[in-house]
Amino acid sequence: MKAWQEIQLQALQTNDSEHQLFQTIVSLAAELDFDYCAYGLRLVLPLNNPKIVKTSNYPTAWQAQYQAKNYCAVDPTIKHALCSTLPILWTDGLFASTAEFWEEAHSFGLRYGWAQSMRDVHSATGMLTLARSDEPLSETELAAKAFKMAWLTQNAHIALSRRLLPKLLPEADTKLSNREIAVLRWTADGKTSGEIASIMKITERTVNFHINNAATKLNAANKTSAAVKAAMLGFL
Amino acid sequence: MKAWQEIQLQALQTNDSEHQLFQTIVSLAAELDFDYCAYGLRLVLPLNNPKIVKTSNYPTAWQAQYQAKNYCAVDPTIKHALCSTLPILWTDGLFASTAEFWEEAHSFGLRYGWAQSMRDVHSATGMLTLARSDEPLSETELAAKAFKMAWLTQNAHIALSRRLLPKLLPEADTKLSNREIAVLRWTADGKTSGEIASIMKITERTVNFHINNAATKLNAANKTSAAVKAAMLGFL
DNA sequence: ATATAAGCTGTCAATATTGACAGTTGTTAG
DNA sequence: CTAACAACTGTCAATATTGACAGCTTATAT
Repeated sequence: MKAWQEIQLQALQTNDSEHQLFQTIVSLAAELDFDYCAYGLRLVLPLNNPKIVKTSNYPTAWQAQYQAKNYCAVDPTIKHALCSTLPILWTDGLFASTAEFWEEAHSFGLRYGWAQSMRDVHSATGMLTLARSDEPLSETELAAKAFKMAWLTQNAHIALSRRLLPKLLPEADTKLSNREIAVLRWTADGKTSGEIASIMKITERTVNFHINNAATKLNAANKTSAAVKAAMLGFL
Repeated sequence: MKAWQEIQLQALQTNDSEHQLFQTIVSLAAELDFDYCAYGLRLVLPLNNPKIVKTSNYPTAWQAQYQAKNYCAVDPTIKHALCSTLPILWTDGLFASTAEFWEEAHSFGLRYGWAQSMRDVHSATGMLTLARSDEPLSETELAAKAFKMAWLTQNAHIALSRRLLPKLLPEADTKLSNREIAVLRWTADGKTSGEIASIMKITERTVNFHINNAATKLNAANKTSAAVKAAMLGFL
């Protein structure tokens, strides 16, 4: 079990690629008796059509099928992950309204599984799924493995999102100046430029100047988008 | 160790008060050999001056001191919690620039400790701190207890924030209509009312109508604030 | 010394927003 | 049947925003 105690350092301090890191996660999953393992990352932005990336050791044919049929939009575990960070067990009830999806998954050997998600300071959501073909998953087993699941979800997300985020969401690397942050904070709280000018004892012109600079840096079309992006990415 | 496997059900399904729940957490902390235990919840809104509530079994005098001197604004563990969900260990280095704070904590018996935070779908941040007076905290001990810490942080936050959030942030209970959500999403992505009208094939007047209704529900002064609130609270 | 960045300010015209007036239609739950 | 609600539309005036012009000061890093 040494690996469990070392992965955190490894995951965060080494220069391992996403692929290498994911292999480490796969082997930790195997130690928990799960052959299959999947990590999904969903960014928040843009709010219409947010980006999702997936990595798994599922059968290639199933990965292709999932992608082709856009099962992301249907998958009840993803729905759950987006509104709760509690672990969710694959049960017939959960998949009741998505029978086709559930049967196809079965046909690829994905039968018993569970998933847990977390959200980070950039509002990105990471979901880790552990699954297998043969052995049913009892409540007892879940309870016994819940600690490691919580930990693995966290660390998998931290390690993988660190590597994926800069590529997928360049705005996350933006540096805002102190003034830009202050002005955007008040903006996000619903103040007009004029009100912010009074509060900060500067000209309205200057307020708009800072907002505009921030919006440019954040690749935002206007101040509403700039405020939302800055808030969601944790800059405020 | 039965308690560990049962707290999740208990925390989520019972009608226990915050106080009772916190006592459960205290006893789980004790099983991990920590006498002291603190849970802090920080809401995001308003972005200027966000609300923070704390619960702990720290000496009453220290709690009062912490509050009186507004140590929230200084505490390096809070700073860390707001930008990372990794556990953080109380070290002299961490408190190097806040010597007075650190020494006072010592004088109340708070010497060895660590903390971990998480963020939920409402963008609220929860931080759990475990501490004690006597026994130093080795890296080995941390590594061995990291799983339970991750789990406890999650469950403490889920259970306590469920009870605290409605009181502290009434907007979190708002129900937005489908149209309001759609319009706010496009707004948050930086579209003007006119553009949204084209996209959704409705009048600009109707777009503004929906935005205005959503802003009223969300207690927002204007559409920027409405978009930020809705996005941060996970409605979009 | 000099470049770079942050911070600050001015004006003007074109657009966008908000607020307050007043309505219609269709669906759903009691 | 009726109340409640979501969705939709109209006009008009007062405010707010954005974009494009141009320029100053101060601090920090090379």
